[in-house]
Amino acid sequence: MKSKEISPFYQQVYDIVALIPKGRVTSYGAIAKALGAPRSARLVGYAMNNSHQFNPQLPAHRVVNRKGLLTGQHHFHGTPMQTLLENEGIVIKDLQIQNFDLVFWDPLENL
DNA sequence: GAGGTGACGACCC
DNA sequence: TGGGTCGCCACCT
Repeated sequence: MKSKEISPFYQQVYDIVALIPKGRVTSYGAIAKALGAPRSARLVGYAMNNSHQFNPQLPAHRVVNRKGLLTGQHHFHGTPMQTLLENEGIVIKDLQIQNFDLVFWDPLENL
């Protein structure tokens, strides 16, 4: 565990996630695509898994899968993603974001 | 050093 | 149109 450096890909993921505006969400695939790796959506999710050790404040709760489903909530320790998102004004029903197309935030648009 | 896994996504049937 | 399977690339054991 002496590797404290973050891969460029990871750094890009963290940067984009950190840019997600409040009350908006994005998908792993969208971030991956923004980085030029639309097929590496899993890597984005994996990056989030390690993000807590690099950027513990990272709003990973604003990142959901392409279906708007709050997957990986079990990885969260403490406040569930649903509560955090609802606190930002996002409506969620059974871990499913309502009006997902309305709250969806495209990183490519911000780039 | 090698294999298996994974916060997903797209393609195929 | 819907369900099932494979692929991606990096991290972890």
